[in-house]
Amino acid sequence: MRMTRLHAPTLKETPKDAEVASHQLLVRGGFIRKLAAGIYDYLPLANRVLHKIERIVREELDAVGCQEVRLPMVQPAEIWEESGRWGFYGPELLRLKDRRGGEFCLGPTHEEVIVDLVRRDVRSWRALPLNLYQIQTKFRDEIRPRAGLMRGREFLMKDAYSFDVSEAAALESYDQMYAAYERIFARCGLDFRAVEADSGAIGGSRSHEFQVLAETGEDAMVACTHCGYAANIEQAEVPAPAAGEPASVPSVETVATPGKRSIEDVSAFLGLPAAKLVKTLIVEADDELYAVLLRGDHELNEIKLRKHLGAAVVSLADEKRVKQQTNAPIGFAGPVGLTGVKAIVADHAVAGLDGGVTGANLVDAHLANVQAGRDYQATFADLRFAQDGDACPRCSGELRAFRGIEVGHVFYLGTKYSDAMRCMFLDEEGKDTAMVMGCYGIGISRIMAAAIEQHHDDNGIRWPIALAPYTVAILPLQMNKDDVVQAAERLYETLRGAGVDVLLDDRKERAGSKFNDAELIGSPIIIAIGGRGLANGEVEVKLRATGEKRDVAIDQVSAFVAEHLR
RNA sequence: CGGGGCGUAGCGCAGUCUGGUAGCGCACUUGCUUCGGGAGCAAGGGGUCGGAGGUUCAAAUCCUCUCGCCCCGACCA
Repeated sequence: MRMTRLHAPTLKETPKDAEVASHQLLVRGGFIRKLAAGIYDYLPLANRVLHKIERIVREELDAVGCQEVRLPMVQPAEIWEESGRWGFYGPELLRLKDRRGGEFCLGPTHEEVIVDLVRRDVRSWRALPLNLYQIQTKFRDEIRPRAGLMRGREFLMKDAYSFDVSEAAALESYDQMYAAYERIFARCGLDFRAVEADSGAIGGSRSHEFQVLAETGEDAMVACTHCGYAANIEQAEVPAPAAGEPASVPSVETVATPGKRSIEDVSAFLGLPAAKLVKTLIVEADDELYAVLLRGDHELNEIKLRKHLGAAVVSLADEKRVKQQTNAPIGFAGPVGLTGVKAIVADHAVAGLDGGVTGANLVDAHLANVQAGRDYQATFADLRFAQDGDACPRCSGELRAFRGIEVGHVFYLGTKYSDAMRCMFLDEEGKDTAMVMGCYGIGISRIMAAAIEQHHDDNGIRWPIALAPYTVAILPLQMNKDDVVQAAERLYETLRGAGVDVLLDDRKERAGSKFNDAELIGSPIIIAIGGRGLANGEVEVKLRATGEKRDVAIDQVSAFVAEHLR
């Protein structure tokens, strides 16, 4: 491609509405433009990157027997009502009406459509397993789109769905997809971790996320330093600490804590570390009130609490309700003598506290030397978020905290959708049986952003070779010198003939502009041709990834490029 | 949805407090010079100041309403 023909409007200045590196560089490099919040145009460079990602995905999925389909983006409400998600999905589902008033939505995901497709035509165990996928634009009306392509409302996604005869067979499909995903992300040049995850709104029981490690990532996770355990922080288990010898704790004592409501305030006021305090949260779970006890330095994981209580929704009770029901003012609530709650549940770590400080259920007072079991009764469970330094739930190692960008997610769904939508087959005994499903997503457009988050410097993008829109950029440095122009043209034709994705910067720009744009756009190999080097029969080859420069004889360049791209 | 901020040329901004000629840098067009890390000189083109209503002799500027966008919190590929 010639730069004079390429529609890649580069910018010198960083657009003010872009904050993260990938967003800034994609806009500056002329890869994307914004149409509306969370909705972007992909320009030719971005489109090339997306095609390269898609190609890797297709090759790996086809290799494990998946088949590509293309499903409608506009979906009728009926199938969503069948699965029960029309009511459940909420405002993130963009709903529309056709001219007759019929209700539709823009597909945020395609479980309903694919189940409807499969149940029509698949009747026999002989047709299974079946794994269908598509690469398509999805729309989710996110509350707050942000960070460019990292969280858009419209985005490109690969979604796959597996159908099997049994749970065992479905788990095999799951493992096969898991392995394919590892190959895909590795080929994309990404540094990633697969972590255990909560299965969230899509439903199901077994689930892994593929997280690209990046400080700007929205997700927090922990991984063991010793074994392979890694999990999203929402999911990460915290083992109960081994019970020690019960210490003898002096009896409860009331201490005055005027105006000290928060853990920080009380901790500073009493000169005690937060780990010696107990925080008491009054939580509303399906209209019942519970007191939830956590160590002062720990955070409540609402997902764990919800599962523990078997509740559909949990939220912090509002101030009025807390006062009314428990007589405990906000900030001074405690478990001792607490009334008006259905039960007291405590995180394991609270049991290990030999005498903690809790609220006294009185204004401006706390209790010291409070002992679970002696001074109040509670049930114990794993209720908090894991933290850096926690013990590994699988081995004797320790957990480290990471941040990441979720680029893929695999779910074991079981028969959630096939039951709800009657997706059945006849097994070998002629018995009508629900298919066992899995579903598997990859954020194609998000990979493009994640790759940049991981591979960039102050000058621009450093594309992994597999994703680069053009792997080689040729820069004739003086357009007024015929020998320079001709050498560049010859090299351009040679590399093109060899099937290399090559960009020739034939603009009448000065050397500085060409170098800067080439580095911004991020071609892995930048070849500078100037009169100075040409006099010795050499050109300068610069590797974008490392910044390494070397002079290469002009008749060796082609071989050098081929070698490097291999 | 709650909190904070911003809408003036393609991009980045000044002007708004204190009403009176719409301005700067980059980009763009033309000419000459320059040519290995974002050149110089000269001449140009480009604006319903987000939108609507109001106050006023006069509104980018004051008032009311509205739309859009960004950032921080609960959702997800």
